[in-house]
Amino acid sequence: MQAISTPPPHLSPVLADWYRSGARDLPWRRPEFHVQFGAWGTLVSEFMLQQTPVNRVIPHLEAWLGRWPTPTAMSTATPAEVVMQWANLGYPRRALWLHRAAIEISERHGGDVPRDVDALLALSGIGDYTARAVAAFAFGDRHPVVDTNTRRVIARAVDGRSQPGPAARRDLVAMDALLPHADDESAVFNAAMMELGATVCTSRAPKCDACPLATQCVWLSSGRPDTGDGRRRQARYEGSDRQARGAVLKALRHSDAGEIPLDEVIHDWRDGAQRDRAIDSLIADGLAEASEQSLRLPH
DNA sequence: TAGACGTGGAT
DNA sequence: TATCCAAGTCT
Repeated sequence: MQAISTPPPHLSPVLADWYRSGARDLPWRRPEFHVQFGAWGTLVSEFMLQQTPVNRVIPHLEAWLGRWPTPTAMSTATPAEVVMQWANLGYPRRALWLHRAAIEISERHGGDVPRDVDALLALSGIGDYTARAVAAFAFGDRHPVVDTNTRRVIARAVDGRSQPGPAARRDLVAMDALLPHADDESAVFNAAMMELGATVCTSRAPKCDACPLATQCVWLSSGRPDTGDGRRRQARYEGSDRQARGAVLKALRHSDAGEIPLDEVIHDWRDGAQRDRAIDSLIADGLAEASEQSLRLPH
């Protein structure tokens, strides 16, 4: 009689040792950080880290938490203030979502970041990754935290593929099967998988020589084949609507009065229709608003 | 589920 | 110079 599923590889012990011996010293991994900001600090850091490199996040995180050290403090800010503070971090809708989440936390949870994953998932801008990252890293609970790094490590070490496929719910199940049973060990395992993917098992030019999983990695032992499951190509940015939106928002952030006459908003943009489209979509997204004959950040 | 959504550093 | 890529979420 064959087992229903193959037993999971025991990656945890070697990975935990590797993580404890050489993980990067990042602000949100320091005990003082949790003492000072609690789960709110973790939540803000995870928002900023969505699709944005660690090195760009760090200075912004410190400035943000210095200004708004609690959800309730941030809930009193205006959208214009949070979009301004978000500066050039990218994906400015995250600033709006984070602001909204702060308000929701104040209203629904008495100003305390909830511990329950479903309650976290119900907050604006929080999805499968961020909800479980907060529950695991801020509260120490056992949940599969799946990001692009985790998925890549599993794709290679376990499945023998060069790149992960498109993100899917099944990734949560796969990660859960690898997770140690104890809460504290599972939190370290989650962090270690992410750290490995970010620093060793990178998308391009992985450093297999330095990998703690080298002897167990299915992909490496099979000769690092290109299994062809390439990612979707990212849409061209140059000349895109996204670029136009970015230019409009940058102009608003840099305008002294926080306001620009409508006919002067990136007036030298090559494609007038695209400029108008950008302005309209920013207004629709709540990232800008028209008042009189001018455009400004949302009040 | 595929596409939209910023920005800047690395290759 | 062009493309890739980064601790995702929403529609």
